[in-house]
Amino acid sequence: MSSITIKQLAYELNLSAATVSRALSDSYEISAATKQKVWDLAKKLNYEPNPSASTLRSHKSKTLAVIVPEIANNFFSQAINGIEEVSRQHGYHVLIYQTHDNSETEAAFIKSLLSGRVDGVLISVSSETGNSNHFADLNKNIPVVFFDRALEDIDAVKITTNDYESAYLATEHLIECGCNKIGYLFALNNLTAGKKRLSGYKDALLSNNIAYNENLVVICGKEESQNYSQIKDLLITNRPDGIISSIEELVLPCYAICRELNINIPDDLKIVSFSNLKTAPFLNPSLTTITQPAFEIGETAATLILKLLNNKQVDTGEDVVLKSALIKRGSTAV
Amino acid sequence: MSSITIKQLAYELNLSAATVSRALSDSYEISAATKQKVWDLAKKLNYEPNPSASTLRSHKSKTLAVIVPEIANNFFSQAINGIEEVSRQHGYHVLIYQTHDNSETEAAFIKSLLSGRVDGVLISVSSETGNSNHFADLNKNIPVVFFDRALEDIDAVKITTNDYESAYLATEHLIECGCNKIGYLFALNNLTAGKKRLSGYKDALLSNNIAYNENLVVICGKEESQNYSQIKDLLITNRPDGIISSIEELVLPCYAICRELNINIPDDLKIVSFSNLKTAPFLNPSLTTITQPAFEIGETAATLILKLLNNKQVDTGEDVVLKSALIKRGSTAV
DNA sequence: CTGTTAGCGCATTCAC
DNA sequence: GTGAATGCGCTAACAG
Repeated sequence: MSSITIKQLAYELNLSAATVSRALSDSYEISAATKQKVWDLAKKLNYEPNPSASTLRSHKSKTLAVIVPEIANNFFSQAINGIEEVSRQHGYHVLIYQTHDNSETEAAFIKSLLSGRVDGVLISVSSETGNSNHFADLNKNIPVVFFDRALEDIDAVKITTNDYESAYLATEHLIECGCNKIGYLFALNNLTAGKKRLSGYKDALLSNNIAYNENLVVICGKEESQNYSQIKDLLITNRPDGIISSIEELVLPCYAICRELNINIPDDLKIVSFSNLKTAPFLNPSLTTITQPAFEIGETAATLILKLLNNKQVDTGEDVVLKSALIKRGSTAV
Repeated sequence: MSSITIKQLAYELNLSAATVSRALSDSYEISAATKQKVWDLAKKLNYEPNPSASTLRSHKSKTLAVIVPEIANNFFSQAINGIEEVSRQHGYHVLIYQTHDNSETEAAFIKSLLSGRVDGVLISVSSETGNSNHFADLNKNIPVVFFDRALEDIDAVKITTNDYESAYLATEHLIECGCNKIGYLFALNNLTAGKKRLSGYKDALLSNNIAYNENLVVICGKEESQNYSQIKDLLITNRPDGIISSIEELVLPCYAICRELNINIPDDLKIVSFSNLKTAPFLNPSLTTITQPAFEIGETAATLILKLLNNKQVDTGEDVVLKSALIKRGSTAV
């Protein structure tokens, strides 16, 4: 430890601990001269306040918790980047927790955060079905901001993207490219985002006089092998000429299966995916992506929770919706 | 807050706070019956110990800090994944800090961690040149483990990969593919990892009777635009038939420049890159990657620091070296 | 402007 | 086995 305390500073300067404390927090009641003396000595001795003591006394930890399904994910890591950025600018520390889409783990994290460890929580919820009781306790006790993956029935601040429009746009893009048998890889099926994306797909089909065919929709979950065989089934049985992947993780099996089945991308099959892999279109011009503004979502979420922490004057009624972008390059580019 | 304290539990049970505290920590001096009563009530009331109070008293925060240049980076996000995993299993919390390769930011973080906020630090250092005095203070006060990006002159536990051999292997792979004019994109030039990678490249050339040509080595830094123009220069002036990229970030500009200059990959130019973008070879079979075991590095780093925290019996003399893998697919595959 | 006093919640003496 | 007392380092109320 740095081990040097306020008391020691006070002793060295013949002041009381209270005065030193006030000087360090730049209180108006302290003379400029005293402040300067305190600051000088603090700097000289490399004084660092003990955060536990400070938190215990002040009930402010200057720490935020971020709960995400997965850190090693292009969207979430970019979002965390934005969160860390804003937090640091405001002197906040950031704790990271990943649920691996397990709602029990999620509940356990939340329970452990009910102890004053953090001032607020930023969360993108697990897509596993499961009751969401654990959010109720949390939301009552400390400010919470949901980003990207939220639950429908939670009354809290939410930051999302235009999922419906994005999927609609993606589908229309494929139709414009000449596809009329478009498969849909349906993930996040019990989250708002997942449902909205599917709706966008459906509506785009209908608007373009293409019948919605349930057989072209594959419900994907956590089981990679199951996803693989289901997608393979789709490709073999229905031979779609286009595919929309509602999450990035499903693109890789798609490519692998196509190679296996000797399906040529994009000649035989065009793919559009929700994805934050920024290099994708460069590495493979045949892939069109819908890219969420992940960094900005993180920034916005952090900014919002800091506001909640400071003046509690945030309109929680309206959700914040940021816009995703359809990024086309190479052969399917406009 | 949960707001329920040891004192309240004690009051409800007609016990003293001390007894409750001991029961909660499963002390041997407490009778089984009492322990059970305490545990039951604690669970019933959703008691969560106040971490600040506990830390203040015990000098153990059960928290680790992770300092990385960038979170939104395939290697680091996967490493953090491993760190979080192990930490959670042992009841530790994980704080995240990113330096953006700025050593001043790095120094500031380290300084702020000297206050008992964390029990240990896991760090991958900034590649910016700068004095490393700030590490000395840190290392003296709390356990530190360096992973992947370490400084040469620091005496601490380090976890790295076989950078030299990897670059050697990568270079030989290109030679086997028929390249004899291999460019090298030199990043991390003042870190051990960067230097070793370059050495591997050089030695592989020499072993294969290819003269080392300084003009084929581009020193890359933080400035993307500068990297871009330098790499473009290399491609125009020297027309290499192979390129080794010592970090993933430089692959994207490579591809962009090649498109611009109408250079065909991999016919005219074969690229091998250090990269943890696992989907890369699938998205683009022409790219061969050297992939570090990022998750395992994280796991190892966390495991090691937890050992340091518990018994301090870790051999700091020898560094831990994990093996990277050369992943070839598609056209340049074996 | 500055000092005195008190207490945040917990864990650890020392008693009994 | 259990309780009483103490203090970790800091901040806030209350004096002066």
